[in-house]
Amino acid sequence: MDKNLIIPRQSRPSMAIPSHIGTQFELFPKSTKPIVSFTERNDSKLTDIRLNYICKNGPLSEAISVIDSIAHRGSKVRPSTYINLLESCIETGCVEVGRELHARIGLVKEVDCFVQTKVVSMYAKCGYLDDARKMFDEMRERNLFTWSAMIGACSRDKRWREVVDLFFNMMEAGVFPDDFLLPKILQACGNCGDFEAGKLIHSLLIRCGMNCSLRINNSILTMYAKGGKLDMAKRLFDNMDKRDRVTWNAIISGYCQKGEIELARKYFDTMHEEGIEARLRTWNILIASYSHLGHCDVAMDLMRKMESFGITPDVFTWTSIISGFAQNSRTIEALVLLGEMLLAGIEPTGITITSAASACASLKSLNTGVEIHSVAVKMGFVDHMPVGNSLIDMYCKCGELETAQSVFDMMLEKDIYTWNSMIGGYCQAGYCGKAHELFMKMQDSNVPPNIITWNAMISGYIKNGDEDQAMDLFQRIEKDSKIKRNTASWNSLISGYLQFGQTDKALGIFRQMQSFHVRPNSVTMLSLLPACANLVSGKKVREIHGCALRRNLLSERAVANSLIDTYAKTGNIMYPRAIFDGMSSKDIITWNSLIAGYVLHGCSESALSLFDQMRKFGPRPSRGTFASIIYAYSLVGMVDEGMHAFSSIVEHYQIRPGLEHYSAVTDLLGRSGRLVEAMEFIENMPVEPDSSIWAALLTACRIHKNYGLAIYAGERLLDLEPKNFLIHKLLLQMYALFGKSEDPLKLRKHEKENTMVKPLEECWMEFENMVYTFVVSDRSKPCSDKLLSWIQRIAIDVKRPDPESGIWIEEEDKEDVSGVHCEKWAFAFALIDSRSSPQSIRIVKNLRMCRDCHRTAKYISKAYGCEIYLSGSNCFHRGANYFHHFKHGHCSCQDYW
DNA sequence: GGAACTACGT
Repeated sequence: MDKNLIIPRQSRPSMAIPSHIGTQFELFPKSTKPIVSFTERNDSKLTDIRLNYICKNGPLSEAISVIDSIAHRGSKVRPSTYINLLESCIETGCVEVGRELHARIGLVKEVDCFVQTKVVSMYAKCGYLDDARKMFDEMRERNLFTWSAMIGACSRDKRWREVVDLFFNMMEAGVFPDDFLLPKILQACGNCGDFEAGKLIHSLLIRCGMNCSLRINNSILTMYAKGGKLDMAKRLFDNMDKRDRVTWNAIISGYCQKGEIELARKYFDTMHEEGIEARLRTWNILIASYSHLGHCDVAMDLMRKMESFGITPDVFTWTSIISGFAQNSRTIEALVLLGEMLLAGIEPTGITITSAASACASLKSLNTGVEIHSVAVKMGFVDHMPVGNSLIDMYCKCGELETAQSVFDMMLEKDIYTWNSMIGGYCQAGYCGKAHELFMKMQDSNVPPNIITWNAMISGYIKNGDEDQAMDLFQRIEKDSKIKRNTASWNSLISGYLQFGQTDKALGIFRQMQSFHVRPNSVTMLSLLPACANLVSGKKVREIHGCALRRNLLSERAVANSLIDTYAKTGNIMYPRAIFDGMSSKDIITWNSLIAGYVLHGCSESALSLFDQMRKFGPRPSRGTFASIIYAYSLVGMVDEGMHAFSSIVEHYQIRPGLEHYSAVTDLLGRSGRLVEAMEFIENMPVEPDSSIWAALLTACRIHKNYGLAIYAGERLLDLEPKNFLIHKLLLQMYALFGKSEDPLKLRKHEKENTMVKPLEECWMEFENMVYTFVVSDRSKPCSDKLLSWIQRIAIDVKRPDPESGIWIEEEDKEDVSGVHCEKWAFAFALIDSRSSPQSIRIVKNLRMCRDCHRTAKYISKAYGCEIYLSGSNCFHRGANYFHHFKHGHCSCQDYW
């Protein structure tokens, strides 16, 4: 009965009657002589022959007049005639004739239930399920076949609930399903999640003794397994007296879907013991699951293994692996495999193409993307919606909005993905007007927007700097539509504020979302954390850390990595180590972050010993590792070791050194006073030095008092960054110290040309849960007279001969009579004006710290037993010491900055 | 018994 007829899945009238069929059938009778000629006198037997001929050769529409003439003669049309005609209607998708036949069959009781059932199945198989149901409901008598036709039709149309409801009606009517219908009903129970109904059927079958059939047991097992009820599935599996490949596949794929890949593997490995060999399908289940869970390499090994067992991977095998690689950011491997698959002569499916296109999208690899596009066209996937959608996305991500738009325009059918991809593309590129235009069109074409659309629009507005529109949309979503805002909606706002440096507003949104019971996710963490990577944000980081712990987000490596990095930058190196030690899986970023953290804190020994461990147990060191490691050697003056590390980059690790490495080596040589070598090193670099390199040399020359070379480095630096006020100021000092009088004039001209404005010196300090701002000569703070006198008294103590710096006092940043640098106000405030004596002080400054303040900070750290962390956010030499850590009268920078 | 892919937020 079920002959796998080609039935359109949905009721699409245009597809229901293929237009070519009519012509084909019209031409035929003209070219051949009819076998019999029809005359009025022919008896019913001849009529039947005629109708049989029409059934086979058409045109079907002629059958109606034949039937009418039979009725006109007062004879009866035999049921088998109707059956044959309806069967032909199904085969040709000719619902019009079917309808005419239906009108003639009617609902008269005398007419066979068999014929009426055929009408139901005719409608259903032509794609008119509602007509089928109408006929079914009007029927006075229904047998097992009638129920089967109706239930089968609903099942094909995935109307699972309806199938289950029909089943109960059927039972009430006293009709019991057979071996063919039961699997459909059980499948429906599973797919609509009605396990109660499923269990009921199961127990019913046990009571009736029908559960002995392997086919039905497999159906029940599948129902449980697909629904994640693996305990039930396993119990049934163990109780089954006979098992076949279907049984094993069902249990294996059940465990796979649950993510219990190891258990699935166990079954896979033992099935042959029962004499059942894994075939292609079974291998594919396992491979797909490994791929899906990100174990791409295991999946790959399995594919090779199945080949060695003589089983050729099919398009499903390849596609699983390709999309597995694509989804795990191993996009290049995915594309290579696609090539291999095409070479093996396997035709891709729409899903293969979709995965490959998305790989190109994330790689922003337009050329390959275009190739994939042409493969898609060649293979005839132009009407495959996910393929079109992924191509639109690919072109958008590659910045080819026009091509994306043309793919979009050519798509006959558009779904929510199509619209969202195109709208998202315009939003990302900042074309909010275009996005909005499409947004309107989308609603006109009856595709209602979803949360993805809204979120894309919100982030589009924010990227455009249109905070009001974004906020307005954010507020309107839940009011105007029934769509609920999700974490991504909040994340869009957060990243929008962060983009414009409004960290506090972003944090406000972060707190608000939690009070709205919206769960922050790893994206929230990963956007907020970098914004808190400064010395005054320690408390914020702990807040985010706490949230990550509560939400179990620390298990995500990226979050843990970011926390390591951020904590280190807030002046805390204990937490990063603890997080590092607690991580079950570490990647290169994990190792590099902690190593860089140690270097940042001046802990060269820890950095180097971690590097040692990394080489033994960790991932292969990368460029970033070496940039930190050379600084670690630099800090402790191990020049030879540092140079050796540098040369090993090329020799051992085949990494081409980058500017970061050259800069580190300049620092290494310069710090130890090997200024000429440093200069030679710069001159012999195969790449053009950037400002970080000249800055490293300038710093070294200042410390080692080679003012001639300092001026040279400073001038190169100024060439590269003509608007940098700090460089300008340092250079002026160098000229003064070197005794040059003409050059400053040249510099002043430079100054005029670039209209440099000296930034207002200010600093921030987190203290007793507040962030305070201080500016030069800050008299606005309470009790400032008290603070000033403290500062003056401290100054006397500090001015005592400093054995470390010797007699050299640099004439830089001299505080004038009335001016007091902002960090001194901060020290005073923290130590005098606070109720408790602080253990540590954390300050972020917008400019560089001067020598006098540095000396003061060292003194305070000793005299008050208080650690001070200070960073100049405008620090122009970002080498090893990103910040100063004062402790026991010493600074982590070893007076080198 | 019958697989999987695409869109927002870093």
